[in-house]
Amino acid sequence: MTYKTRQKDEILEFIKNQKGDFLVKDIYAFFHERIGLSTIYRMVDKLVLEGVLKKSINKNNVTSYQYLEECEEKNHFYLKCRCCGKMIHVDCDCICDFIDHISLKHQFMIDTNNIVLFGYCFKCQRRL
Amino acid sequence: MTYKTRQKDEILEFIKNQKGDFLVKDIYAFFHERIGLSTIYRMVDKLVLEGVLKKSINKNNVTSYQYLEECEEKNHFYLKCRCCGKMIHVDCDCICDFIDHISLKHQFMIDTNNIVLFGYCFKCQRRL
DNA sequence: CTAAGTGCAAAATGTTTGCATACTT
DNA sequence: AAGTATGCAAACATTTTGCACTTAG
Repeated sequence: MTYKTRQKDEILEFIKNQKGDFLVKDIYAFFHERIGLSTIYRMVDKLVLEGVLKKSINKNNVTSYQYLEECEEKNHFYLKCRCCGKMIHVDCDCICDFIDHISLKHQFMIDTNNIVLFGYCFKCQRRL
Repeated sequence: MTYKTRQKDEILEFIKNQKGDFLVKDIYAFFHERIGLSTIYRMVDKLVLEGVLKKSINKNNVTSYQYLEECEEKNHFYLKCRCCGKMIHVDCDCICDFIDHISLKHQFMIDTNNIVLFGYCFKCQRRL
Protein backbone atom coordinates (compact mmCIF):
# COMPACT_ATOMS: atom_id res chain seq x y z
CA MET A 1 0.00 0.00 0.00
CA THR A 2 0.98 3.57 -0.52
CA TYR A 3 0.20 6.32 1.90
CA LYS A 4 -0.99 9.80 1.14
CA THR A 5 1.35 12.44 2.49
CA ARG A 6 1.75 16.19 2.42
CA GLN A 7 5.04 15.84 0.52
CA LYS A 8 3.58 13.70 -2.25
CA ASP A 9 0.66 16.02 -2.79
CA GLU A 10 2.79 19.11 -2.86
CA ILE A 11 5.41 17.69 -5.20
CA LEU A 12 2.77 16.45 -7.58
CA GLU A 13 1.02 19.78 -7.57
CA PHE A 14 4.27 21.57 -8.32
CA ILE A 15 5.00 19.19 -11.18
CA LYS A 16 1.62 19.63 -12.77
CA ASN A 17 2.02 23.39 -12.73
CA GLN A 18 5.32 23.33 -14.59
CA LYS A 19 5.10 24.52 -18.15
CA GLY A 20 8.32 23.05 -19.51
CA ASP A 21 11.27 21.11 -18.15
CA PHE A 22 12.33 21.31 -14.55
CA LEU A 23 15.14 20.00 -12.39
CA VAL A 24 15.22 18.22 -9.10
CA LYS A 25 16.76 21.29 -7.59
CA ASP A 26 13.88 23.41 -8.87
CA ILE A 27 11.55 21.37 -6.74
CA TYR A 28 13.93 21.54 -3.83
CA ALA A 29 14.33 25.29 -4.17
CA PHE A 30 10.61 25.83 -4.49
CA PHE A 31 9.90 24.14 -1.19
CA HIS A 32 13.08 25.57 0.32
CA GLU A 33 13.81 23.07 3.05
CA ARG A 34 10.23 22.09 3.59
CA ILE A 35 10.80 18.83 1.71
CA GLY A 36 14.03 16.84 1.91
CA LEU A 37 16.16 16.19 -1.14
CA SER A 38 16.00 12.44 -0.83
CA THR A 39 12.24 12.51 -0.65
CA ILE A 40 12.19 14.43 -3.90
CA TYR A 41 14.54 11.98 -5.58
CA ARG A 42 12.44 9.08 -4.38
CA MET A 43 9.24 10.67 -5.63
CA VAL A 44 10.61 11.65 -8.97
CA ASP A 45 12.05 8.18 -9.60
CA LYS A 46 8.75 6.62 -8.83
CA LEU A 47 6.90 9.00 -11.12
CA VAL A 48 9.28 8.25 -13.96
CA LEU A 49 8.66 4.56 -13.48
CA GLU A 50 4.94 5.18 -13.54
CA GLY A 51 5.29 7.13 -16.75
CA VAL A 52 3.99 10.34 -15.22
CA LEU A 53 7.31 12.09 -15.77
CA LYS A 54 9.72 11.92 -18.67
CA LYS A 55 13.38 12.08 -17.68
CA SER A 56 15.97 13.40 -20.05
CA ILE A 57 19.44 14.80 -20.23
CA ASN A 58 20.26 17.86 -22.27
CA LYS A 59 23.46 18.78 -24.05
CA ASN A 60 25.04 20.17 -20.90
CA ASN A 61 24.51 16.94 -19.07
CA VAL A 62 21.78 18.33 -16.93
CA THR A 63 19.04 15.91 -16.01
CA SER A 64 15.59 17.37 -16.35
CA TYR A 65 12.07 16.13 -16.04
CA GLN A 66 8.87 16.86 -17.85
CA TYR A 67 5.30 16.18 -16.89
CA LEU A 68 3.46 14.02 -19.37
CA GLU A 69 -0.16 14.70 -18.86
CA GLU A 70 -2.28 11.64 -18.96
CA CYS A 71 -4.05 11.31 -22.20
CA GLU A 72 -6.57 8.73 -23.26
CA GLU A 73 -6.18 9.77 -26.83
CA LYS A 74 -3.91 7.67 -28.96
CA ASN A 75 -3.11 10.54 -31.26
CA HIS A 76 -1.03 12.50 -28.79
CA PHE A 77 2.72 13.02 -29.06
CA TYR A 78 5.47 15.54 -28.46
CA LEU A 79 7.96 17.36 -30.64
CA LYS A 80 11.02 18.59 -28.81
CA CYS A 81 13.29 21.24 -30.27
CA ARG A 82 16.97 20.41 -30.06
CA CYS A 83 17.80 24.06 -30.26
CA CYS A 84 15.51 26.00 -27.91
CA GLY A 85 14.36 23.02 -25.87
CA LYS A 86 10.70 23.78 -26.38
CA MET A 87 8.33 20.85 -26.06
CA ILE A 88 5.44 21.05 -28.46
CA HIS A 89 2.29 19.09 -27.72
CA VAL A 90 0.54 17.67 -30.74
CA ASP A 91 -2.81 15.99 -31.09
CA CYS A 92 -3.04 14.77 -34.62
CA ASP A 93 -4.31 11.59 -36.15
CA CYS A 94 -1.37 11.52 -38.50
CA ILE A 95 0.45 9.32 -36.02
CA CYS A 96 -2.24 6.69 -35.73
CA ASP A 97 -1.65 5.01 -39.06
CA PHE A 98 2.03 4.92 -38.35
CA ILE A 99 1.54 3.28 -34.97
CA ASP A 100 -0.89 0.77 -36.39
CA HIS A 101 1.56 -0.11 -39.11
CA ILE A 102 4.36 -0.64 -36.58
CA SER A 103 2.11 -2.84 -34.51
CA LEU A 104 0.84 -4.87 -37.45
CA LYS A 105 3.89 -5.18 -39.64
CA HIS A 106 6.69 -4.93 -37.12
CA GLN A 107 5.07 -6.57 -34.11
CA PHE A 108 6.13 -3.73 -31.84
CA MET A 109 3.75 -2.03 -29.46
CA ILE A 110 4.69 1.62 -29.19
CA ASP A 111 4.03 3.26 -25.84
CA THR A 112 1.72 6.00 -27.07
CA ASN A 113 1.82 7.94 -23.86
CA ASN A 114 5.41 8.84 -24.27
CA ILE A 115 6.26 9.60 -27.88
CA VAL A 116 8.87 12.29 -28.14
CA LEU A 117 10.45 13.20 -31.46
CA PHE A 118 13.47 15.46 -31.65
CA GLY A 119 14.24 18.03 -34.26
CA TYR A 120 13.94 21.73 -34.91
CA CYS A 121 10.96 23.97 -34.43
CA PHE A 122 9.88 26.56 -36.96
CA LYS A 123 11.60 29.47 -35.25
CA CYS A 124 14.89 27.67 -34.83
CA GLN A 125 14.87 26.38 -38.40
CA ARG A 126 14.73 29.96 -39.63
CA ARG A 127 17.28 31.18 -37.14
CA LEU A 128 19.89 28.60 -38.16
CA MET B 1 40.89 22.09 -36.68
CA THR B 2 40.66 18.68 -35.21
CA TYR B 3 43.55 16.31 -34.93
CA LYS B 4 43.62 12.61 -35.59
CA THR B 5 44.84 10.65 -32.60
CA ARG B 6 45.29 7.06 -31.56
CA GLN B 7 42.72 7.50 -28.79
CA LYS B 8 40.02 8.85 -31.09
CA ASP B 9 40.47 6.07 -33.59
CA GLU B 10 40.45 3.36 -30.99
CA ILE B 11 37.42 4.68 -29.14
CA LEU B 12 35.48 5.04 -32.36
CA GLU B 13 36.37 1.55 -33.45
CA PHE B 14 35.28 0.14 -30.12
CA ILE B 15 32.00 2.00 -30.36
CA LYS B 16 31.23 0.79 -33.84
CA ASN B 17 31.78 -2.80 -32.76
CA GLN B 18 29.27 -2.60 -29.95
CA LYS B 19 26.06 -4.45 -30.59
CA GLY B 20 23.86 -2.82 -27.99
CA ASP B 21 24.21 -0.25 -25.26
CA PHE B 22 27.49 0.37 -23.51
CA LEU B 23 28.75 2.44 -20.62
CA VAL B 24 31.64 4.83 -20.26
CA LYS B 25 33.26 2.35 -17.95
CA ASP B 26 32.98 -0.36 -20.59
CA ILE B 27 35.21 1.68 -22.83
CA TYR B 28 37.54 2.42 -19.96
CA ALA B 29 37.71 -1.22 -18.97
CA PHE B 30 38.29 -2.36 -22.52
CA PHE B 31 41.35 -0.18 -22.90
CA HIS B 32 42.35 -0.82 -19.29
CA GLU B 33 44.41 2.23 -18.52
CA ARG B 34 45.57 2.78 -22.08
CA ILE B 35 43.11 5.68 -22.42
CA GLY B 36 42.30 8.11 -19.63
CA LEU B 37 38.81 8.43 -18.26
CA SER B 38 38.54 12.12 -19.01
CA THR B 39 39.52 11.56 -22.61
CA ILE B 40 36.72 9.06 -22.92
CA TYR B 41 34.21 11.45 -21.39
CA ARG B 42 35.35 14.20 -23.72
CA MET B 43 35.11 11.98 -26.78
CA VAL B 44 31.74 10.58 -25.89
CA ASP B 45 30.28 14.03 -25.25
CA LYS B 46 31.49 15.21 -28.60
CA LEU B 47 30.05 12.20 -30.36
CA VAL B 48 26.69 12.73 -28.72
CA LEU B 49 26.72 16.33 -29.89
CA GLU B 50 27.55 15.18 -33.40
CA GLY B 51 24.68 12.73 -33.31
CA VAL B 52 26.93 9.70 -33.67
CA LEU B 53 25.97 8.39 -30.26
CA LYS B 54 22.63 8.36 -28.50
CA LYS B 55 22.82 8.91 -24.76
CA SER B 56 20.18 7.56 -22.45
CA ILE B 57 19.48 6.65 -18.86
CA ASN B 58 17.85 3.41 -17.91
CA LYS B 59 15.54 2.68 -15.01
CA ASN B 60 18.42 2.15 -12.61
CA ASN B 61 19.81 5.58 -13.37
CA VAL B 62 22.72 4.23 -15.33
CA THR B 63 23.81 6.33 -18.27
CA SER B 64 24.43 4.34 -21.41
CA TYR B 65 25.30 5.08 -24.99
CA GLN B 66 24.36 3.58 -28.28
CA TYR B 67 25.96 3.90 -31.67
CA LEU B 68 23.65 5.29 -34.31
CA GLU B 69 25.05 4.21 -37.60
CA GLU B 70 25.04 6.90 -40.18
CA CYS B 71 22.32 6.47 -42.64
CA GLU B 72 21.56 8.49 -45.70
CA GLU B 73 18.15 6.94 -45.94
CA LYS B 74 15.33 8.94 -44.51
CA ASN B 75 13.33 5.85 -43.70
CA HIS B 76 15.49 4.64 -40.85
CA PHE B 77 14.45 4.60 -37.21
CA TYR B 78 14.73 2.62 -34.00
CA LEU B 79 12.32 0.83 -31.74
CA LYS B 80 13.54 0.35 -28.20
CA CYS B 81 11.96 -2.18 -25.88
CA ARG B 82 11.20 -0.85 -22.43
CA CYS B 83 11.31 -4.34 -21.04
CA CYS B 84 14.37 -6.12 -22.43
CA GLY B 85 16.21 -3.04 -23.60
CA LYS B 86 16.66 -4.35 -27.12
CA MET B 87 17.11 -1.74 -29.85
CA ILE B 88 15.49 -2.75 -33.09
CA HIS B 89 16.66 -1.14 -36.32
CA VAL B 90 13.97 -0.50 -38.86
CA ASP B 91 14.17 0.63 -42.45
CA CYS B 92 10.66 1.18 -43.59
CA ASP B 93 9.04 3.83 -45.70
CA CYS B 94 6.09 3.91 -43.35
CA ILE B 95 7.77 6.72 -41.47
CA CYS B 96 8.28 8.97 -44.48
CA ASP B 97 4.71 10.11 -44.87
CA PHE B 98 4.53 10.83 -41.19
CA ILE B 99 7.70 12.92 -41.25
CA ASP B 100 6.54 14.79 -44.31
CA HIS B 101 3.24 15.53 -42.67
CA ILE B 102 4.94 16.88 -39.55
CA SER B 103 7.16 19.06 -41.67
CA LEU B 104 4.37 20.37 -43.83
CA LYS B 105 1.51 20.72 -41.42
CA HIS B 106 3.32 21.28 -38.15
CA GLN B 107 6.37 23.17 -39.36
CA PHE B 108 8.69 20.94 -37.39
CA MET B 109 11.79 19.36 -38.89
CA ILE B 110 12.32 15.98 -37.30
CA ASP B 111 15.91 14.85 -36.97
CA THR B 112 15.64 11.65 -38.98
CA ASN B 113 18.97 10.31 -37.88
CA ASN B 114 17.86 9.86 -34.37
CA ILE B 115 14.31 8.63 -34.15
CA VAL B 116 13.80 6.32 -31.21
CA LEU B 117 10.37 5.08 -30.24
CA PHE B 118 9.78 3.25 -26.98
CA GLY B 119 7.46 0.42 -26.33
CA TYR B 120 7.40 -3.37 -26.13
CA CYS B 121 8.86 -5.88 -28.52
CA PHE B 122 7.04 -8.99 -29.64
CA LYS B 123 8.67 -11.30 -27.14
CA CYS B 124 8.08 -9.02 -24.20
CA GLN B 125 4.47 -8.39 -25.17
CA ARG B 126 3.82 -12.09 -24.92
CA ARG B 127 5.79 -12.51 -21.75
CA LEU B 128 3.87 -9.83 -19.88
C1' DC C 1 55.96 26.37 -33.63
C1' DT C 2 51.08 26.40 -32.51
C1' DA C 3 46.87 24.46 -31.70
C1' DA C 4 44.65 20.41 -30.16
C1' DG C 5 44.39 16.45 -27.47
C1' DT C 6 45.73 13.68 -23.36
C1' DG C 7 46.10 11.97 -18.51
C1' DC C 8 46.30 12.64 -13.85
C1' DA C 9 44.58 14.07 -9.55
C1' DA C 10 41.48 17.04 -7.39
C1' DA C 11 37.13 19.15 -7.13
C1' DA C 12 32.47 19.51 -7.96
C1' DT C 13 28.16 17.58 -8.68
C1' DG C 14 24.49 14.45 -8.51
C1' DT C 15 22.33 10.48 -6.48
C1' DT C 16 21.63 6.77 -3.18
C1' DT C 17 21.54 4.67 1.38
C1' DG C 18 21.15 3.66 6.44
C1' DC C 19 18.86 4.77 10.15
C1' DA C 20 16.14 7.10 13.63
C1' DT C 21 11.90 9.51 13.62
C1' DA C 22 7.25 10.75 12.19
C1' DC C 23 3.07 9.94 9.92
C1' DT C 24 -0.99 6.91 7.74
C1' DT C 25 -3.92 3.51 7.79
C1' DA D 1 0.27 -1.60 16.07
C1' DA D 2 2.20 -2.34 11.50
C1' DG D 3 3.63 -0.63 7.47
C1' DT D 4 5.16 3.47 4.89
C1' DA D 5 7.28 7.70 4.24
C1' DT D 6 10.50 11.30 5.61
C1' DG D 7 14.85 13.88 6.53
C1' DC D 8 19.36 14.08 7.70
C1' DA D 9 24.09 13.08 7.07
C1' DA D 10 27.21 10.08 5.18
C1' DA D 11 28.59 7.31 1.44
C1' DC D 12 28.99 6.65 -3.20
C1' DA D 13 29.24 7.31 -8.10
C1' DT D 14 29.72 10.09 -11.91
C1' DT D 15 31.37 13.86 -14.36
C1' DT D 16 34.13 18.05 -14.89
C1' DT D 17 38.20 20.89 -14.42
C1' DG D 18 43.00 22.75 -14.04
C1' DC D 19 47.26 22.02 -15.41
C1' DA D 20 51.53 20.13 -17.12
C1' DC D 21 52.74 17.31 -20.83
C1' DT D 22 52.46 15.14 -25.44
C1' DT D 23 51.32 14.87 -30.15
C1' DA D 24 49.51 16.30 -34.85
C1' DG D 25 49.56 19.47 -38.37
